[in-house]
Amino acid sequence: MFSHTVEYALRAVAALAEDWERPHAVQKIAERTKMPNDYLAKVMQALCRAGVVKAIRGRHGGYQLAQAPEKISLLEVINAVDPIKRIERCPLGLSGHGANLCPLHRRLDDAIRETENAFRFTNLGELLQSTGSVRPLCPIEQTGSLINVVL
Amino acid sequence: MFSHTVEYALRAVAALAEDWERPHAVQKIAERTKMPNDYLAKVMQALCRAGVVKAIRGRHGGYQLAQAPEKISLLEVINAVDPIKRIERCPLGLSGHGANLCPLHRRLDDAIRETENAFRFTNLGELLQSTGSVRPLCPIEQTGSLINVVL
DNA sequence: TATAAGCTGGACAAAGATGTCCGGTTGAGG
DNA sequence: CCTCAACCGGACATCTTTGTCCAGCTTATA
Repeated sequence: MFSHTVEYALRAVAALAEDWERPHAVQKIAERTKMPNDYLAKVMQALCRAGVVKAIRGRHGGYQLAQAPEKISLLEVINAVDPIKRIERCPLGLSGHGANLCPLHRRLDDAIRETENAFRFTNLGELLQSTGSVRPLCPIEQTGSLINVVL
Repeated sequence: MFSHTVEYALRAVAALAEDWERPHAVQKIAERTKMPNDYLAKVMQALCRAGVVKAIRGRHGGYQLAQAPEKISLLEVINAVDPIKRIERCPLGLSGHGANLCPLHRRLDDAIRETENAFRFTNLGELLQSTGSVRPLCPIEQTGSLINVVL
């Protein structure tokens, strides 16, 4: 239901959220989130243009959240890379009945609105707090012990 | 958020629902729903294979709903052409924590589940009843008078 | 039995999403 | 001032989705 790009963007900001006051290189984020390095670079550029993250260029640079995790909603992240489009008017190109959608599209738009709200009212901070010890990200087993990996 | 194909499938079955006890030719459906004829043909084949509609071949043939509109949920239609996929396990390929999604994917899956339910509990019959005189479909102005067009 | 209406399904074209490559620019640190 | 790490962004390859075309099969009807 969500594009691959959205998934990537959310994983990336979740990774940044854990330690958001300093920049993280694309390559590091890509390793931790297991996604293609060069594609992530494009996604990060989109997030940057949208103001969700900021880029620090030059040596020791990278990307970092533009604001505290609590101030960034999942919807902002999603809309930065692949905007959720509400159904504003009849897709059949009918003029005349502006906000008056037919029953079918009324229901489709209701579903979209609910999804929008689910993400509008969830921020990155909440992902971090959830379940305390489990962390915002998936625990992954490695060399015998559990470490945190964005997921 | 939904693919074009899903839109088409829903428009088509909405059109069929209005007069569901006889077959309608693909060309007629395409005209009423304003979508590409040949692409609709593929979509109808998918709906047919999934058992949502049945095909009547030969002259005066066409497609017709396999059951009464009240017995067909929007979710069945959607899943016939472009299945909604829940997030069953960690997309990072981690073994170990089966149903235990990380906070991020937990929320994504929650949203998907809610969308699924919204469509699981809406059937084609409800589209027909809605608002009585407005009809299940969009009214469209044509040659001065209002006629019904699927939408 | 001939014809026309209509579904079937394969092949293919066009467009968009995803993924890769690489030379250029920026800025920290020696 | 030089070098290196890291972002920038264009070009391009690949895959999926969407859309088009067409020859063949099925059936009602004359």
